[in-house]
Amino acid sequence: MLATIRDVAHAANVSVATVSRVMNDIDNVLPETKKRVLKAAAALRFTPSGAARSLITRRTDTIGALLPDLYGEYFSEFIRGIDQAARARGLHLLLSSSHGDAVEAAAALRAMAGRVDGLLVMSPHADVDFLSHNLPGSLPVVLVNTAVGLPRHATFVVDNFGGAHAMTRHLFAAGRKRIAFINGPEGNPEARERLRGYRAALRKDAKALVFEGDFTEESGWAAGCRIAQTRPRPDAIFAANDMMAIGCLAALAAAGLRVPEDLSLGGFDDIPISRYVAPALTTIRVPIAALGTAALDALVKVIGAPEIEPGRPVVMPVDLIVRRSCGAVPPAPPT
Amino acid sequence: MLATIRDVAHAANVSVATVSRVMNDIDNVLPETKKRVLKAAAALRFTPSGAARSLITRRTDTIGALLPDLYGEYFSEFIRGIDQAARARGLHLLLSSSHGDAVEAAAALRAMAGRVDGLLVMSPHADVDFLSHNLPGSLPVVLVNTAVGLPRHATFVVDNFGGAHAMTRHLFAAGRKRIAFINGPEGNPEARERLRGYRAALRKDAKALVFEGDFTEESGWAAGCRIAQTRPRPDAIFAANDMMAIGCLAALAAAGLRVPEDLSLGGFDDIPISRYVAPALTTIRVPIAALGTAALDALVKVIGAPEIEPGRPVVMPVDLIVRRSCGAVPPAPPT
DNA sequence: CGTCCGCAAGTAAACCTTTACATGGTCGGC
DNA sequence: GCCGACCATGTAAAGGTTTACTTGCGGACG
Repeated sequence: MLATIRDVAHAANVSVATVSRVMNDIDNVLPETKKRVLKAAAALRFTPSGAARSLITRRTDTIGALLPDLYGEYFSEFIRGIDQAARARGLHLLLSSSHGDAVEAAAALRAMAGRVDGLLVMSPHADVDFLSHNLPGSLPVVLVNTAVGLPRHATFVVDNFGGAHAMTRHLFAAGRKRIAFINGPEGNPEARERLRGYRAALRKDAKALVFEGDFTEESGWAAGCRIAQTRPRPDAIFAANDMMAIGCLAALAAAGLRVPEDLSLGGFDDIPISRYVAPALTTIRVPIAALGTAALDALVKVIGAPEIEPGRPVVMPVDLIVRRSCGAVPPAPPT
Repeated sequence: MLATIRDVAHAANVSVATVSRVMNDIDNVLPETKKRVLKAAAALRFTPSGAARSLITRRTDTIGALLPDLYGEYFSEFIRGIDQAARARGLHLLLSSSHGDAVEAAAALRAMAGRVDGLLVMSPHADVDFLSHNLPGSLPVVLVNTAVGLPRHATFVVDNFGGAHAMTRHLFAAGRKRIAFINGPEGNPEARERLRGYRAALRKDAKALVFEGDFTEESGWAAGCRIAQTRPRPDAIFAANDMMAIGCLAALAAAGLRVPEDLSLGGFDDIPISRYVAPALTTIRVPIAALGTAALDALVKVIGAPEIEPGRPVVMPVDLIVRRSCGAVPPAPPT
């Protein structure tokens, strides 16, 4: 079995308290004693039990991340942001992703609840009922990209509406008239906001042309195929995320349509790869990793001071990144 | 404070043992009692303390994943594989990625050691010394894509050599003569094997043309720029992974070179997006998610029966996926 | 030389849950 | 009508660590 603190104490001829003090580098311990303890610990390959430690300190030094069924680079960028911030603070990251429905997500939530100091929730199911029914009220929670307006928890959202509005306006400004929109999955709050931004930016004489999608390349491909056959054909496409834009781009190419000559194309997210497709994708840059970092930082703050009020949702600003796919600029090296 | 099992017991007028039995759904408990307990638990928002539970059961129901500084879709696919397998077995996933050097990785390893039932290690630093110095000998470990030949732990590797060999042969078979190779990061075991496969497949009269890279799109772009200026110009490029192949593709396009007419291009990994670039990328399909799943399954087996011998490393087979970028096939829908 | 202080180290309680064992009551069989 | 079995529930120990409090010792100071 694993060595315990008692074994180390016995081997080093000291009490468990002294071992604990040495391991945690606190209090005054005679250098000579310290050396002896460390040697014994190393010899026994002693690893303190996280469970026992958490039990007494009432901290797990772990934060949980509840993520939706996320694909591709958005996912990895976001995790990277959280992971780095967590490491910087000496926290562990307990991950739970890929739950299709609210029941699964609820189970994951409850399973995590007793094992973490706080929770980062990014889930389309995370409305106020969902959370309050599945969590002890005292567990610190930070919400990311969820339906806004939950006053009880700190919330971070991306400016999906503003970004979508800006992209749609940009396509109009480039001289396009019939702008199609490839939507995200049903019920996804981000997709909803992006659609809303698109609609709001439509000119009075332009009709909304919404095609179904679910944020995967595959659905982008399918939508691209349908759009290629639509008559009269749209002269621009705004995909609700980059993955779909890239799938769509491939479908357009296969249908013999040229981007940006025949159609303009815009995406959303600015995942790293979008500057490397041909033509490079005009998109809305979302600070994905920064979003993860900011959310984690906020969570740490809540854990440290649960009593302070969450304040208003933080809206992360986005940027329009103009590349070749919208027909506005000449070829250039990736930026 | 959080409610404990005592609070629930008191509220429901039963003993703590009964509450425990109800929460774990074992033993015979009178339906009436059970209902009363559940009601009390819900009213108090009782969440069992993971720490206390782990302490007594000597299981954490958590497995740790130590990952390298991974980018893009490879990363997310792998996590997806692990996460799904873990969820299926009711296990939690403690994630630690992005450590640049061995010292950081060692710290992460030690921090995880006391909090998990087993460890999935995918790290270029994970040689036999590294592990034995930083882990209690009894902690189950499964190695993934690491330097092979550690007899103490079950190991999963991708057939990097075989895949690279097949790709190089394929490019020759397509009539190419001067095949350049864009290498992965220094010291990365996967990159080393892929390079080895490339070298082994070179014809006697062909010279190895190795360009530096580090698995990022950016380095692929840089290598592509250098290759475009090399004289005599290579007529094929084999990038050690898809991300670099995609970056390289963009660089070639910017340099006015056509793929596959002027050069053939091959990648490695078959990340989802590689079929959507133009031209679609010929690559080696690596079952990334399956690799994660298989590794986790193996880890669970080791946890259940630590005494059985690890056996030989499992080599996951790879497939050559021929798409347009090597000049061998006409345009087609993504497959 | 006696007292007090401070330092190093030890003792033991507390954290919360699971589970082996104990208890008491009911019911069936003879 | 009595004994044993069984069922629902209760009691208490155990698990490994941290930490408040205690102990014992040596040195400084009066």
